[in-house]
Amino acid sequence: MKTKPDCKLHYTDSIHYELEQTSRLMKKVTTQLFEKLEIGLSLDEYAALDTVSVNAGICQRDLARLILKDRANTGRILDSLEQKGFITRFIDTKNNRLVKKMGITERGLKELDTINKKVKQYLESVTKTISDEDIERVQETLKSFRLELEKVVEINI
Amino acid sequence: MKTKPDCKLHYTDSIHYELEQTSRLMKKVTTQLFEKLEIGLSLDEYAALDTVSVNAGICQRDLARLILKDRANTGRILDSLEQKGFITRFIDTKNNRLVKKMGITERGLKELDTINKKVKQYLESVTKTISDEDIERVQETLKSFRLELEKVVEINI
DNA sequence: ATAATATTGTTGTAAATGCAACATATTTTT
DNA sequence: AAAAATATGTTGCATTTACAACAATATTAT
Repeated sequence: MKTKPDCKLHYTDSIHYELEQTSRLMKKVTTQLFEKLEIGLSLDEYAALDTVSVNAGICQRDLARLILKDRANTGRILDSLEQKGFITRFIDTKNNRLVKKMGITERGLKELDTINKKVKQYLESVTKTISDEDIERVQETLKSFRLELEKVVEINI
Repeated sequence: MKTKPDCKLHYTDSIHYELEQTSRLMKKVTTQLFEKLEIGLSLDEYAALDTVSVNAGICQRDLARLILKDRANTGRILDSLEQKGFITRFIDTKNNRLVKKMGITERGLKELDTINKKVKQYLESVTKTISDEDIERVQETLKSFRLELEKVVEINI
């Protein structure tokens, strides 16, 4: 019977910490890129806008669940996007309840497209040394990882 | 000549966003675990303590570079760890300059060991459905990903 | 029917975070 | 030798963030 060598005694050697560090670094890089390219959105606003664009008519709380922010901050991000004219919000009902739904505007779609074009090439250059297969595999593993996390996390959104 | 199908038009489909989301969720899970187990350290303090334990005699700025926090917050985290008696700080020189170096105390080592034992099993249960090979592969890919990021990021620590 | 609970969004607040400015000391440049 | 630049740590502040409390409405329980 083989016993696994228990060499990863340190938290800093765990996949949890590796993920944390990589993500932190990546956020830094992307934020710096946004400033360099003079993109008038924060990274979070961009992610929210992109999420709205593929989830037309979503309500705020559901969006909050998707972008993993609480309702308060989701509302604030949407305030900013609305004020910039990239989304429209309208009152509607969901399960007989009044909710604030939203959609992306023409201008928002155009802006999203512009940012995508600006950013995409740059971000891909970061992963150029990594094979498509590896990228694919990491994304798949992360997805199943995320599913496991969702099972144990308490979400109070 | 094959042309790649360009189907990943959305940022939210990119590995960058997937990483961000997984990391955010994981942080939530770990923080909740720390509270449930009544661990008297924040996640950041834990990571810092672990880093100090394997880098005896490191100075503050070098530690900041390792944990990817700025000098200000690194100092604050260390204040807390010192106040709790888990590290000791002492003035020394590095390249002829006065620096604050640090080391983990007996008590800190004991605490770290306790937390490691408490946390390890729980965190591993999250990845139990993922094969060791996949975990290994993800960690390797993330590492090369991180190297690429380090090439392009501007670090002003 | 009335009370208790649940859903959705907003406001307030305390903590975390990053950045710039500062103090101090050393090295490099002129 | 004087001035400029660099390295290290701390302090202050403005932004971000999460969490709790609230308001309004609808559903469920008693």
